[in-house]
Amino acid sequence: MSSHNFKQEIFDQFARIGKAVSNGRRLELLELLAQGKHNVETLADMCSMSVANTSQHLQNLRQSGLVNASKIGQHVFYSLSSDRIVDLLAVLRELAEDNLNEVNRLIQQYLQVKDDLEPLPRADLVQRAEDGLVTIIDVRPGLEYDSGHIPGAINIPLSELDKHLSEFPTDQEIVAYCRGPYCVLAFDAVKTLRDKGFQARRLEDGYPEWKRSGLPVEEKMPG
Amino acid sequence: MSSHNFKQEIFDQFARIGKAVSNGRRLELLELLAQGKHNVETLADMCSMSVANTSQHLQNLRQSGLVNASKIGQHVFYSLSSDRIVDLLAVLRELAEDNLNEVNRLIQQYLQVKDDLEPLPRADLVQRAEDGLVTIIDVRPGLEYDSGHIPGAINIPLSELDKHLSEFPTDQEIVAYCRGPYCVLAFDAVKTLRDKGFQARRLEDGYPEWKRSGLPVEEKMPG
DNA sequence: CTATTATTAAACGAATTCATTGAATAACAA
DNA sequence: TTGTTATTCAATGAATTCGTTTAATAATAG
Repeated sequence: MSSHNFKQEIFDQFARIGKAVSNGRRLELLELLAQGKHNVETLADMCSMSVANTSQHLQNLRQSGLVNASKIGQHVFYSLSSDRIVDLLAVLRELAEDNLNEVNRLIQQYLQVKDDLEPLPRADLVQRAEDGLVTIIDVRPGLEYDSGHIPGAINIPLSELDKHLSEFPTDQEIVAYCRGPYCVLAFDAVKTLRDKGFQARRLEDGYPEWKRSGLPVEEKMPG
Repeated sequence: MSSHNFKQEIFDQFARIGKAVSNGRRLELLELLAQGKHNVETLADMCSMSVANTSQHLQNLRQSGLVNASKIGQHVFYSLSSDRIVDLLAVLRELAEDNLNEVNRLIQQYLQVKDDLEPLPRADLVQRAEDGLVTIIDVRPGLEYDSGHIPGAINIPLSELDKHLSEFPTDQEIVAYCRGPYCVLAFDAVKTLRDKGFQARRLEDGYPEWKRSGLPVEEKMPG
């Protein structure tokens, strides 16, 4: 094999990882899997895709080695094969934010609130939590909370938020987080809380990024 | 715009960055641009591609915002738009190494030497350089060396290596580096040097990773 | 055993990607 | 002006990707 061929072939291999993340639906799946294991039908529901199509994308991700599959009973549970994938998603996000005007247009348009809703950096949340100054709420679905969350956070899925308003302190800031910086759950939660007169802010990004940055987490035993 | 549409559209935008790095030829171009500015024809030569094809890929990268173009005289010089792209390439590389057997097969096959040629970690090189224990050679083409290199490294393009053998110390280790961990220039240099009886090793990766890690570099003034 | 559920496979057409070819453009030189 | 060089554009066809539809498989329940 010539050096020329080697170079081409090795870059073609790297490109296989690129191909895996070259499709928006697959990126959605990866973000969901970053919250924890999920089976095919659940993933299909959450992405509003047909089961067959979801399965096809998952096969694709599996062949790139980005996800693992394990059969438990009748279900096939998929999971990320490596924490590094959270880094990959983060870099893609940052580069898209920096380089694609379209991204900022979308954010402005859908999340108009962005300006007066400056998100809270991770490090700041750690400090305030230590000082006992905040209530942290995890607004993801219960199953995702169960498979891992920020210590001290209470789980209130967005759909349940209305029922729990009376439990929140009015003299303390409430910090909401969800799946990631562009997941709309926390945005919506903060909006609801603010409309009701609470002091609410959004964490700068979601649980996977928190965990990935080495900060402490509460997880149920693996298995 | 519904939250559902927002989610899909934002992930489609992130996927544009993925698409940009979903092709081996474009990854080659990005690695070359990580060494410094280059014009279209040079890039075409270095990748063994037609000029038109190279230009097309560069347009593609430009539309994803990963590279910038600036016309100087008759030439259009392309450059990386952000240092983060070096991180992106590194993550792709790591994930490919970890997850694709094919990558390791290729390495074994082409770079059989891998085992008895354990590469030198960056931190170790810093230490040994401080202690004056090593000679560092940069085996990239002169232009790439000129636009930035490791302090104290001397530039000996691979093609010139034979002419300079007499200049090397026989009592000191020689460390060679080039464009990146899979660039074959340093591999070949180390092989040549070892065959001639020198103590030679390869740096774990190349100049872009060195610079990106925050270690000191010697660069000519920007422009 | 048959029915049901969860997932994958196979086949299809529309859309996109990719390298090639040849022509267009733009800047400069003779 | 004409010619030359560097780059981009436009058109082509082969290959690949993507979502849909329909069928197959495999595990469990009745």
